[in-house]
Amino acid sequence: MSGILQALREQQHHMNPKEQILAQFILEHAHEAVHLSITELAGRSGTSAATVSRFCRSLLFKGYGDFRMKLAAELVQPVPAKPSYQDIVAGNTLHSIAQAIETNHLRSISDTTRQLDLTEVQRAVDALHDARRIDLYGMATSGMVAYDCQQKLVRIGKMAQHWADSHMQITSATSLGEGDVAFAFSYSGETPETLDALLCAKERGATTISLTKFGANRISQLADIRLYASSLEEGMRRGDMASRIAQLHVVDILFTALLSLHFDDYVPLLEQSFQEVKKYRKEKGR
Amino acid sequence: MSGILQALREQQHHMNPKEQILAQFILEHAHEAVHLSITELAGRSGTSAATVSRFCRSLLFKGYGDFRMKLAAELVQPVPAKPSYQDIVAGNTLHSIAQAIETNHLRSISDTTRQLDLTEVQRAVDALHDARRIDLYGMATSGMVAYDCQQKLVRIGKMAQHWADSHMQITSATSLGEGDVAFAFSYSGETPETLDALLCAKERGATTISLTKFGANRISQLADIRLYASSLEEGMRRGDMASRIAQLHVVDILFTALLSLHFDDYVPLLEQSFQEVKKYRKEKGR
DNA sequence: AAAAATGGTGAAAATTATTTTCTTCCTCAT
DNA sequence: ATGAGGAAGAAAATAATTTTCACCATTTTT
Repeated sequence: MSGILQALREQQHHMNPKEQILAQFILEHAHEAVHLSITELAGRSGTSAATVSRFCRSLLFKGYGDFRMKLAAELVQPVPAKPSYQDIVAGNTLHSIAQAIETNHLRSISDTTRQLDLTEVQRAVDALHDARRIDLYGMATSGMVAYDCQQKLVRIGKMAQHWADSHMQITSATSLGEGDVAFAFSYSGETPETLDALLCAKERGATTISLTKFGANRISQLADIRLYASSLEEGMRRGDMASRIAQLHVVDILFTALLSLHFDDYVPLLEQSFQEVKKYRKEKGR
Repeated sequence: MSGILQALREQQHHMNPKEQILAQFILEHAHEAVHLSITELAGRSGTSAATVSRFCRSLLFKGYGDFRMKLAAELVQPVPAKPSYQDIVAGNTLHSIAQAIETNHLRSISDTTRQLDLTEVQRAVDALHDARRIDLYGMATSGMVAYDCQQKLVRIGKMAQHWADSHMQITSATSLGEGDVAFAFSYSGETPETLDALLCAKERGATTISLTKFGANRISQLADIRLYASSLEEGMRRGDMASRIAQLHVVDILFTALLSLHFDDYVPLLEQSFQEVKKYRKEKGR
């Protein structure tokens, strides 16, 4: 708790009645208050503009404008020590929600990077580079990650396919073979549809890669190359938000590593696909 | 270099003469500028108050007050301790790649949270809550974000649709009307397909929301409610990796806010959809 | 080359925000 | 009871901001 708010809290009880109300309102709605004009603030807090103005001056600010500016400056101060994962419940303020989600995401990314096994990353990169064909499996949220990965791979000329449909996943896995790669995305590591497809691919001789939460799970057990996205506190209700960010983070690292290690093979292709999209749009007359 | 100043620097050369002078002055005297009234700033920079006001609005701030506040908030944050965005080139070690990507992602999330306008978030949440039907537009990487958002909305019983196909986007937009919401995702803010769809939706009377990079761009100009994901250094080749994370971050905040503010409406639905998927799998004998 | 349209600009008007003054009302001590 | 003192809002005064409008310069059209 920093300067101004702290001061308000301490001095609150030595203030005039209306000023106490005002102080209370500001303490409870600080982030909202800085966006309000003096008249609006007066209205919202049940006081008058004159009172607010006096209030600010009695706190030795130059006026309402000065007060608001200083308060705003104080409120952007970053959270000091990064707290751990936070759950989200009813009735939180927007600010605390934004803060909590930020914390979760930052933590997810840090944790994921920290526990990433670069040897496994290297093996995954090699497998992807050498792959004839790449199949990507994932359902729901993890399906999105798989799709993201597919987009990236296609842009550098890889034969990569993602099937959102679980039947198609299996169908496609059936036609894999030696020299192909099957990449399974599943945060829980237990998603049956994904597991089935991966199993099928493995039986056909494809190299299997998994990206799951950290810890033992059936999908990573099955995989030749195992990547992990940081695991969240249990009990997190909407854990899939942070896990998705963490998974994408791993995909980004994988893809960037692939690019960097085989720069001359891929970057021209990437550049080219970018230019072609631009050209195509021009031709359509935009 | 963070949001506003960065945007000023990038856009400076596409501005009117007087605005360039003004931008230059602000870039050189940022810390002084936030303490000046609009008239003082106009005097010091050799322009007029009217020009300053227009300048702020053309940058899509709500006015000079809004601009000053946001700028002040930004300046409080000193030079970040964390290293700034990093580009990725050939021949890096895996470790430095992982490190660089982590840095980029962490920065993106922090910056995005910091510059989020919670009033706009609130408005977006209200619009989504009240919406009869929600259309989500986005191409390529931003299409993924749109899809992610759709998944979330559908899980809480909203009629939400995302079209990856640009023709379908327009077709769908045509049938929107009063009380519906159109939500456009585009990092550049200039994607023609997305712009067209949003324009069409707006003409039909739908409420429009945009999620773009920070700074003036055609899509956010068109939108009733404007959300921004932090803007990266220019020249970042694979900037869309970090931007995608930042956009998802905003989607998470939006969605969580929606849940938290209407807890009783939505959480049972969410819980239910989760249970149903589980049950469905059991029935299939897993 | 002239005319018309467009766009940038500042002066002034209109609007809005903030501060000060003035008045009322309340409390408390005499 | 009464008046001193102070709290608080109404209204007035001041200041700041935004919008309108007229002007000029530039570009485009005829």
